[in-house]
Amino acid sequence: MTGPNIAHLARLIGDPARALMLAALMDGRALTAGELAEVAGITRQTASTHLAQLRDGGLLEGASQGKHRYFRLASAEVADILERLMALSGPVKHIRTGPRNADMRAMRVCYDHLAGPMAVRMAERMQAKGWLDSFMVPSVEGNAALSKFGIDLPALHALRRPFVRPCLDWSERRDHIAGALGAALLERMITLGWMRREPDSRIMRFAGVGEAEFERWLR
Amino acid sequence: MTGPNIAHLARLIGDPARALMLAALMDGRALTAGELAEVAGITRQTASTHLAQLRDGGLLEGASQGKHRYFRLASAEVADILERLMALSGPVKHIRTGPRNADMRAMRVCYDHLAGPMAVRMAERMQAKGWLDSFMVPSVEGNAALSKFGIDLPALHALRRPFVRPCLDWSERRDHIAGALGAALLERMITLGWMRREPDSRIMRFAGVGEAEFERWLR
DNA sequence: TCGACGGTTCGAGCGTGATCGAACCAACGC
DNA sequence: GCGTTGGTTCGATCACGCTCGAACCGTCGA
Repeated sequence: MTGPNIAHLARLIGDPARALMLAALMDGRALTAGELAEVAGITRQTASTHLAQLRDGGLLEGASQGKHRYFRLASAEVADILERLMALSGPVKHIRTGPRNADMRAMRVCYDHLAGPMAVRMAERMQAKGWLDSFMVPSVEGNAALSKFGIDLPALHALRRPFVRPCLDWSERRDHIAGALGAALLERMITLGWMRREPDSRIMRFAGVGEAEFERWLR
Repeated sequence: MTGPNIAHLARLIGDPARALMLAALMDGRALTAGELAEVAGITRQTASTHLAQLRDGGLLEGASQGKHRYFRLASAEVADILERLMALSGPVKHIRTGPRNADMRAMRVCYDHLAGPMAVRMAERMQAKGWLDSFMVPSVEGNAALSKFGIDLPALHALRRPFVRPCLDWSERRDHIAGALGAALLERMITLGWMRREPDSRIMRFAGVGEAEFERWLR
């Protein structure tokens, strides 16, 4: 009668725990179910039911990746509504998230590896040079290049974690490099002084001639 | 922490009864508590608590007028959010409310008298000409003009309803003419063929030279 | 094959809040 | 003054759904 059941949608947002999860996803990143449980301050099992509801309600999209289950906002429209609700409920506290978010999308840490347009570009270039295959696994040529870059490949293989893994970049909808290799690449670039991490943030920034070196390395 | 309590606001919209009331107010009109109870399909006492919550939550504005209590959306931002929620929950059913709403705001029937910009303009002009005082009560001059216009003033005074009453026009935030006189004025203008009522709607439209005559009468 | 870890499903407990009957209050007409 | 009508407040009922413990399932590394 009233057409769409606007109430059902609003009810989903109306629960404090769910609202916290949605707010945590507002920047477009994808988070795991466990991380979302933590930000909401509830147990994993409770979070699981909430996430299922949000997904069935069309507010979230979920995707399994290995052992993890990633969730992100289903569309820009959802983020838009959440933003307007925030604006309406809070008396004009823009919280200066504008510039920070732009930087966040540009280049950021995803747990322990690089994410964002630059990370996607790095993966694509390394594939184009024949260093990595479509699953990010290095070729013989790639192994040589990585060793020369300063990556201790045998040490990475000895770790109990996956050596390398493609990771869907949510802001770019393309894979970037994760796993032990992804972490090692990031660590190496920081060690080389190419980039540094913004304090208390996931934002990564090029430092000095870092960007030029980075581009030259992948030319 | 998350800043504003977006959950609280969404929870208010999330109740079916409240959502029905909000949807009924989407066109910017103001409705009485009783009418809203009816559209929501609940008793008056339940509606009263809901309306109080919506008002405390900043979604509605309420104003007492005589025996009645009118409610309307607190701001355009609220209507905007509701509209987006509808769009998101319902699979693109725009329901062509666009043009109709514009016409609705322009000139409409408010129960039995005229509302909208034209109604406000009429009231202001009649006050400026000295026909009505600030309470819409006619002066001697006004009585003469109204009689000449075809209003049977003695008959109106004989009715058991209030002769005349200012009524806040929600789309204009100014008073227009209500009560027996307001109803008689509308009826007279329809009889004269100046305007007609859109079928199954509150929308009023000028017909033929009606608008010109209307303007000339109030010049 | 095993253990570890992330996530989901099941079950029960439990509090919040929607609801209505009844009483109460205010405004209006007579 | 009284009766009528529109709204609100109070109280009690009752169910929806949020929550977590426990068990279960799938993936991963050894």
